[in-house]
Amino acid sequence: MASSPRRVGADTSKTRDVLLDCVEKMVLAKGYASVSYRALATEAGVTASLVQYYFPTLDDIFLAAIRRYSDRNLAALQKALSRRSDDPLRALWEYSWDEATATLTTEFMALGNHRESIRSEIAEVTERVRSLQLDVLAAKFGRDGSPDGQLSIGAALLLITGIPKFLNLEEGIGVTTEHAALVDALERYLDSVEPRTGPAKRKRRPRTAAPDKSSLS
Amino acid sequence: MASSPRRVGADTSKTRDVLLDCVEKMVLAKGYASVSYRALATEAGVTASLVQYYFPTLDDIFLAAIRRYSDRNLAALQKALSRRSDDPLRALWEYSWDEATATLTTEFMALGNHRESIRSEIAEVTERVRSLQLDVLAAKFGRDGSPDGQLSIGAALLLITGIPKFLNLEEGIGVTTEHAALVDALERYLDSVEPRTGPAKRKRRPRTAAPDKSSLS
DNA sequence: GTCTATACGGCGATAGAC
DNA sequence: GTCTATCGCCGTATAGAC
Repeated sequence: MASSPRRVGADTSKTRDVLLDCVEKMVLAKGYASVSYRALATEAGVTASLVQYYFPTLDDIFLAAIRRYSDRNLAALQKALSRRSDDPLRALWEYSWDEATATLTTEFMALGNHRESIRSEIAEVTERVRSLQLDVLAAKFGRDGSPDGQLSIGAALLLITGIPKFLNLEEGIGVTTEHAALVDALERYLDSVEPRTGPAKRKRRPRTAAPDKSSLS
Repeated sequence: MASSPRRVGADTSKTRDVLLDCVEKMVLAKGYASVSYRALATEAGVTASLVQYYFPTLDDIFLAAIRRYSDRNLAALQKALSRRSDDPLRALWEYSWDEATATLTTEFMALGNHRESIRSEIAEVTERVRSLQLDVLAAKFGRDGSPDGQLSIGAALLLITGIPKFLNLEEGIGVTTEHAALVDALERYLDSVEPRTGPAKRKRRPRTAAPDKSSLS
């Protein structure tokens, strides 16, 4: 077919990668709504037109950011899980508390809620991650097994990965009432199904006071 | 003190109330980002300037919508809980699945994540709701009691109200893998701590296929 | 392949006329 | 109480320079 007149920068461009770094930084700091052509250009020290050369629409920016982040993230998850095949539940619990992961995921999820192209991309990587996580749990507990004789591995997986996301969402607006109680309950559950090897001292999760809401620009 | 020059429409205005109805409708249908002065004015059949007369900034629109909705919602929750003081956990579980409640709450939460005035309003009503819910659970199980001898009432509360929100968020983007497993687990938990009075047939929760993503305007 | 200049209409917001 | 005019930022399309 005849080529469309619109030209787009190469995926391999160094500039493009720098722009995506800035996008992640901006989304983490001030949310996806703070990402505009002009703001992103300023952050990266280029012209707004150049940003548009690599990303014809705003959705293209977010789509590229999500894809790049997801690939990196999936690789990290895979590595973490393969390294701890003896305690996958605990590995998933700690992984799910990772601040950047949780914040970016939630932010992109909110963004995708009403934008079809982003919605389907998020859905796809969410399914891919879940499938991988299920496989790992199935390898330890059996496909129809259970860590504790009560919860199926699917239910346990959703609890262990979902609770941190939910609590993170609340903490993002400054609500933490009874959070410690639920975290304790989940950690006691983990202790019972995947006993700790080292001393029983409970490691506080490294939660910063709150996502930065003030100190930028 | 000297009055500020800016004039604002009365809280009791009929027009103002109609506008807030439209805001709720728009947020549910297409998300908070779809609410603009012009779009809202069109929806309500008035001029954009009139909307601005009642709500000087966009945040004022959302703040008013959140406050009106929260009051209504808190009253409904209070009524539901007082009507079912024998099975508060089940009442909270069903309440938390309410589609409009979950969608509006999540939408406003995402909105509040990076907007201070909205963030604090959401935080306040979230705390107020949680406090009410905790009181009701404390009345049945004791302030330091437990429904099952394991989970504290706080942990149980967060599970029962948080899981639906998390699953709803995922369903919003079209992901449902293993959701049924977790729902089953929670319902079995409820059956064990608040036995059903009627027949054991499980009522499907009335979940529509998906939030409307296409059929509007 | 990389980058820029310019233009258009919609947006939130303000000041002020009727 | 209602509405107009205006400002500066936004997404984005296009035309073209190096």
